[in-house]
Amino acid sequence: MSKNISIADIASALHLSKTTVSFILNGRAEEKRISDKVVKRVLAYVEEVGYRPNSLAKSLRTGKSNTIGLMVEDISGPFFASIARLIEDRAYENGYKIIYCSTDNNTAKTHDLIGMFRDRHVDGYIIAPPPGIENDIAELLKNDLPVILFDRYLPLIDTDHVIVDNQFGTYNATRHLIEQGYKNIAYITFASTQTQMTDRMLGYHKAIDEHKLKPNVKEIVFNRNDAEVIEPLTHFLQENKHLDAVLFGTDHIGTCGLKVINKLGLRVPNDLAVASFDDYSVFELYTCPVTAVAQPITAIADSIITLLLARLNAKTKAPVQKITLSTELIVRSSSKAK
Amino acid sequence: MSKNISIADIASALHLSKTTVSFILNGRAEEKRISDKVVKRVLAYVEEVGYRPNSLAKSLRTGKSNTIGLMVEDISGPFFASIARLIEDRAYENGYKIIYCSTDNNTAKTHDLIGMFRDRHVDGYIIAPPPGIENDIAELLKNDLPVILFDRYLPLIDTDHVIVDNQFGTYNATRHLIEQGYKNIAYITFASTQTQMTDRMLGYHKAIDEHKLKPNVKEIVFNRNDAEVIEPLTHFLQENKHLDAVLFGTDHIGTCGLKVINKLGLRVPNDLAVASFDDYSVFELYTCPVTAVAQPITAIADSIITLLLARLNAKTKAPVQKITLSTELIVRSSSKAK
DNA sequence: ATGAAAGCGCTAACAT
DNA sequence: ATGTTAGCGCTTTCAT
Repeated sequence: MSKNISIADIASALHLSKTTVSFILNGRAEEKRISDKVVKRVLAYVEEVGYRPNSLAKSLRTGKSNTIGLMVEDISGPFFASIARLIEDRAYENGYKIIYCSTDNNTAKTHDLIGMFRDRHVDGYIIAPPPGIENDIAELLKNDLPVILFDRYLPLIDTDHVIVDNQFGTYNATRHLIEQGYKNIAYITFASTQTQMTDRMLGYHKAIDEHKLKPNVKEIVFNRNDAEVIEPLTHFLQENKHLDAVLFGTDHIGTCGLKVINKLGLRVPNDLAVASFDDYSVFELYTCPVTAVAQPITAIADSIITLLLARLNAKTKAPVQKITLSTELIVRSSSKAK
Repeated sequence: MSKNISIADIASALHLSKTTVSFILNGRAEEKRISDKVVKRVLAYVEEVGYRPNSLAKSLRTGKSNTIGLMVEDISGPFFASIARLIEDRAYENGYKIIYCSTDNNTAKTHDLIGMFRDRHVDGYIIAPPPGIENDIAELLKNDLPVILFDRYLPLIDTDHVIVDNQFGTYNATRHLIEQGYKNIAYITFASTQTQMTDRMLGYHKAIDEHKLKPNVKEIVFNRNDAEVIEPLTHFLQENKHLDAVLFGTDHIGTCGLKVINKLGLRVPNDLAVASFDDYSVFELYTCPVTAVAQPITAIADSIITLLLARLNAKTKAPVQKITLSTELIVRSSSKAK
């Protein structure tokens, strides 16, 4: 009963050839003009013995694994976890499974991971690329493997990507703070040369410059560990008492920032107005609900998977698609007019 | 260059047989007394041409896929996302990849998913099982496939699992609320017959009974969609003004509960004290930081993967292991003494 | 110390 | 309308 039954077993049990069974199982009975009687017999038998095709063998033969490789920065973060969930749903609907990994934005690790995915003959790649991974991506593309980048892109690589308008996001948030009467607005972010972060930086500066204010940027070395973020942040806020507002560059930094604000006993927005890129429950439920630049998570995931499925099903090469989605500024009381 | 190179290519290029190459690549050169010279030549050539073994072929042949199937309720929730991340790290360290899926606690969906994982010849299963999935799990076990259940277990199935002491968790939290002077304590949870939820319910009742208080339980139909949770919750709180405290059964319900509390303008803890099972940033950063029953996420993930790896490496069958870890009550001001 | 060859389960080109 | 067979890339038994 438990011994795995193969197509050959079915064929011999039914006195047919593997070919016939294979065609029937792959829904090509009609096309191959296999008699209804035989089809019924095969299907009935398959049902009876609970035959399950070995997808490894199938993949080896066809070169298709029906697997999508998903590489995010950290699956445990709210943004990437939500994207992963939405992508998973759409992928499974279309017969694809997801194998995922967290890159930690580490180039060497990602390089290895891409190698593993290739060994597995993953059909398509969805990647939030770390810096310096250009060659690996180029190599995939050279081999005609579909790659969709998201969250950030690689300016030197001409491939599909789905991003949001990061620059406008921070520009708009900063301008909002200014309009609310704040003048000493700091931008606190992770030190990064990646597009999503440099664009956010640009947006901040643009708004600040337009209003002839003085920029104040604090860049923190990236660290998954909250404590390593909280410490420099604490110093920064202690040493910059003249600030009347801060804009955080990511959800992670925003969350840590709120912890620091609590620790220092600052009241929001009276002592310090706050806004952050990204949005999630923490910002909605914080002591003083936090104004946030919300990314359109569903639309992002949708665009990614739609793009990828199109590539996977395409016979011919379609032109590269670069999709930029809008963010939404969700105004809450943390940026109340001064 | 891009054409995939196989072991046969290497063999013929080097005038060796596939066997020799395979032995060397699998580190069995010593054992097979293959000359150092040949080994060096092969390794050098492999390096030079960038040979990558086809793991599909390998898996087909060996029956091992080096893949672990991870089935959680919803990968986008903070608890499961964190677990997934920790498991991923340990799995990759040990040469295993993760293929995941979200079950939505749906039995039929999970049944299909298990089937897919089996077709893929996943080596081991880590599952937060939905109700009614006993037969599928039993079937896996019958075929000697390692299965580790977590978060909840199936009383009728004798297999490894890792859970927390749910009953003591809610008991302790409820008792704490009572000791702080609260008398009308509601327990708000999802309607569920799963062990983790029934145990939590028991813990609440036990503490209430011990103190001869009147229990007040609100069970909500599970729904991923916040709005569907918030609505019944709103009604419940509106209609039970006499309550002076609530205990939420999960992070999700807790988060929704806080939104309702905000919407109704209730002040915590003066109008209503609050505590919740699970812990995450939202509870720490809420207007009034929320007392929480924290699960030991790292220890859970560690136990799961240690257990699974042991099974995967074991030659002989070890006895079933059932691990129960302790929760930690994190007292915050939402349950300040009355 | 190295090689030949079978076979994992499947698909598909090529018969008939 | 159905069968024969080669082969996907790998491991491993058995020979030499």
